[in-house]
Amino acid sequence: MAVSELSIGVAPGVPLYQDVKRKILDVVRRGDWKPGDTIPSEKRLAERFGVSIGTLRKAVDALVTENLLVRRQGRGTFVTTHDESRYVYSFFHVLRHDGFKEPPEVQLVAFDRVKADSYAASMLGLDASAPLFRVVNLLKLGGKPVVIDEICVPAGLFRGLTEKRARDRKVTLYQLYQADFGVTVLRTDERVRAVKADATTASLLAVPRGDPLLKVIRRALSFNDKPIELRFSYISTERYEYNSEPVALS
Amino acid sequence: MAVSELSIGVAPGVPLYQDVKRKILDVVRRGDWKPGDTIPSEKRLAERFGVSIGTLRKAVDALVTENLLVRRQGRGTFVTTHDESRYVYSFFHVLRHDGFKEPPEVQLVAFDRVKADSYAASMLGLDASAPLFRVVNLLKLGGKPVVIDEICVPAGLFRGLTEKRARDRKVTLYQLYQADFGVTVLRTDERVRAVKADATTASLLAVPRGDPLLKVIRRALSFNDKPIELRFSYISTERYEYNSEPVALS
DNA sequence: CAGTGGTCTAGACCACGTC
DNA sequence: ACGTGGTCTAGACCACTGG
Repeated sequence: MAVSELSIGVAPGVPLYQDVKRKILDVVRRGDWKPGDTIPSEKRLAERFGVSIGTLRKAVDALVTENLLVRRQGRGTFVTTHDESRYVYSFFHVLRHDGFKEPPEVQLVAFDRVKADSYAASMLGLDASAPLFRVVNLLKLGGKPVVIDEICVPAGLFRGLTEKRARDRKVTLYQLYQADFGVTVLRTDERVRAVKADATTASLLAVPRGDPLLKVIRRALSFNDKPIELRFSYISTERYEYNSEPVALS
Repeated sequence: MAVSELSIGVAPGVPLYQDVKRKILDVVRRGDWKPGDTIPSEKRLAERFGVSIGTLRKAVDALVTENLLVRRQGRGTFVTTHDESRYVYSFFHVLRHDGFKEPPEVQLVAFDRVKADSYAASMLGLDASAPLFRVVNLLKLGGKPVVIDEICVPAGLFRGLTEKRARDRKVTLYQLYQADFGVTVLRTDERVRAVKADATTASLLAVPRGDPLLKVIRRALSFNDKPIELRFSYISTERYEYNSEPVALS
């Protein structure tokens, strides 16, 4: 390594554990530890970074709360992967009115390559008219259409994505992002509006044109809050609803 | 005190710091430390509960992440109050399309005493037809009506709440709950649907009848996730939108 | 059984706020 | 100057997992 990982030359005023946290993050980003990997034990890491176990644990604690690492007692600490069942639908917020979350049945409706409009470019942090892949999915719940997803991702990040791969995947899109393109979704932000169903959306969802739908605008973010996806979801809330995560005083 | 707070007789398998956390919680719930109070220093608390400072800190850490306590370096640790400016609108999720949060101008539209229907009773954990206070507010943003709030609270928890007090308050409703009734809102859960504006809502919001509105169903929770409020918000999203909190992989 | 993370101790020293 | 929370150490022992 070019620069020592030992804690010589840390900026003054920065807590050691934050510096250690950043160094662990660097290793993950560099790809030395990949999603699903076990990372070295806390004892080894403490030696490697030249800090006490308590400090090393504090750094790992922070990464665990940010969902970059997962601890399993007796086994080790792992880099988060989307393949674990508990994560697979953690970003899917459409539930039955009784609160039950059904797994959606996904149908690809459209796939194309488009140029970013100014809104998409600013939301994704790209130059205007940057190339995007655009995927439109229809999600059925309980056998009936409930959600239309319009998904835009930078073509540069997902070189080689094709209609066939988007259609034939056996996993969620975010699992595909991670497994095939090394892109990990860590966070999303979402904003919700109520809109009237336009003609095409209404026909896909089998509701009258003009019916009220939720429009959810989602950005999916990776390391350093880098935006990697912009998604518009149109949701019929006749039998389902959008569940906001519990909010605590903050 | 009837039972010693020292850690004799802790259930086996329960970490000490969780026991300490529960004991601190008990003191707050008992009202010995009220919202806004400084609690004793970490050194004193460690002595009082017979644990090391590290363990005491871990208990306080947990209560801080649950927003029951607030630490301020050099000053002390405080019981959370809703009066701090950073908390005042933390449960208000209606923002301008550009992401700016304006403080709402609130007008009381109706105040009455009603019996809980079966839905409200189950959401609030009450018996059917338990007495409720019902408050209807109109919220203006940028001078124009944007939100109708219909708020239901158990009459038993808010004895003495009157139309005048609901109208004349100089603070948010949650500050009123805490200051006048000792009820602290710690968390909310929210579910969102899209609905057509009915006649009365449409006229209050000055939108055409049948226009799409967000309907947000919120429960406000206190200690032990006890429900203390059920609220229906009808939101016109022409110029504003509902902002879901950022969601992380979980 | 060995190795992992989880808990806990008993200090030390630092950074910050208040007086 | 003093008291507060914030960081950090260098261990010990416990609980869980896997071979």
